[in-house]
Amino acid sequence: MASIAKALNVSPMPVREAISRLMALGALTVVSGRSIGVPLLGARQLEDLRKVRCEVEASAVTWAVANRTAKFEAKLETLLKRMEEAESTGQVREFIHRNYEFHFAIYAQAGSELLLEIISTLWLRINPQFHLLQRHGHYKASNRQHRALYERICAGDAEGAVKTLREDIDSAYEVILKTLEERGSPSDYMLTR
Amino acid sequence: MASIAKALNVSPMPVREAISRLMALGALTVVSGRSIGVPLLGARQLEDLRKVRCEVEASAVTWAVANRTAKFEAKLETLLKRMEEAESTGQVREFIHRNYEFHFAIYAQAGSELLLEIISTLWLRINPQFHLLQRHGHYKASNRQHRALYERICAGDAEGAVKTLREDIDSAYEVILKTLEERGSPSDYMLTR
DNA sequence: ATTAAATATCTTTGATCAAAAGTCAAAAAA
DNA sequence: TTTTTTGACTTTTGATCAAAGATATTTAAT
Repeated sequence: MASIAKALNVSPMPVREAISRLMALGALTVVSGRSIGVPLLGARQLEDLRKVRCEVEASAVTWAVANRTAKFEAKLETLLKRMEEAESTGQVREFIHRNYEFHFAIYAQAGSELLLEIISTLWLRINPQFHLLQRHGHYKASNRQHRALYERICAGDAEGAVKTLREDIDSAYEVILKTLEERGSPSDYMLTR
Repeated sequence: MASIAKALNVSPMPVREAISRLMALGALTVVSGRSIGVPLLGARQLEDLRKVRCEVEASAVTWAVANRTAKFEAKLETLLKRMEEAESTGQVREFIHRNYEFHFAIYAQAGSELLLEIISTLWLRINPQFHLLQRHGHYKASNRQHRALYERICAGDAEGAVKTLREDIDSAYEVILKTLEERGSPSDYMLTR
């Protein structure tokens, strides 16, 4: 904590409060009273996360389809193109950011502050897992699903959009689960870095 | 904050952290940098809460129906009877507690740690609104809906159970919204007590 | 009499400090 | 060689303090 405070040129106190907030959100955990880290999720917890994400984000997509506008669809298309470009040029970080923006553009269009908050918290927990297990290898499939999702949304086909979204979520989890069982079950917590 | 610390016989520091965690969960808010209070929700935010609760708790009920056991159903029936008794004898506090247990017995049966957490956070935000607007007057209707919900669950009728749950949630919000418009739009935040 | 400004008091927020809890390593014993 | 115990060091957690921000009250002026 002292090192974080020094790195950010602030006193340890704001760092403490920030960390306590992140712990309340489930993004950080105390590792045996000595240090702080990202909670490493087991297969069961990842499966739980997958199921809940499917339900919650399905609701968001359904509402977004109902609220769709021309400007909204244009934004999605822009992001989609940038993702496809990032894939072809192999820009991992760019792809990840646009993927985030694409999904949250949809969830924001649902028009529910609360639902957006819930989904943000879910992503806050799942994102580090992707980064720590570093397996970003399925962009082509991902982009195919994103385009299909975009088309279902523009067609006003909420049911089809939900189905496509579920496939997108599921395929990401297949990658994670495969990596997890390759590496075996690690310790309860994974430290930062 | 000092008063809370004194009342609990602890130093102000643990109180600070507890409050910061509750703020992260949206259960408390800073009122103009001077004091802390329960966020008072407007009609739009209450409506948002209602819609999101319907979606999320519907998922939980659906999963609970799939996971139902004899012991689970027995527990629901016990709680149901205690709620009906509390209604007939006018024990408000008792009814509120059993209502909480009844709902969360169902949500726990869904078997999802995450979903339970999400619903808990939603209830953490909505419960103070009920208490502050104090209108606990619709127990008879509520108990009718609870018994219907119980029967749909035991019958394995997930769709019917979801429909009943939605009615239960909706009728609670009708009471709140009616009270809110009677009182007019109050200040942004309502202090504790 | 009412309104505006200034001052005083109250309360959070940031900082420094002390103490307690825990882990890692080293040394000794089996 | 391995295991256990002890000691030292690191790091959180609780406490006290100072400062900054905000509100309420009082006073003065219009």
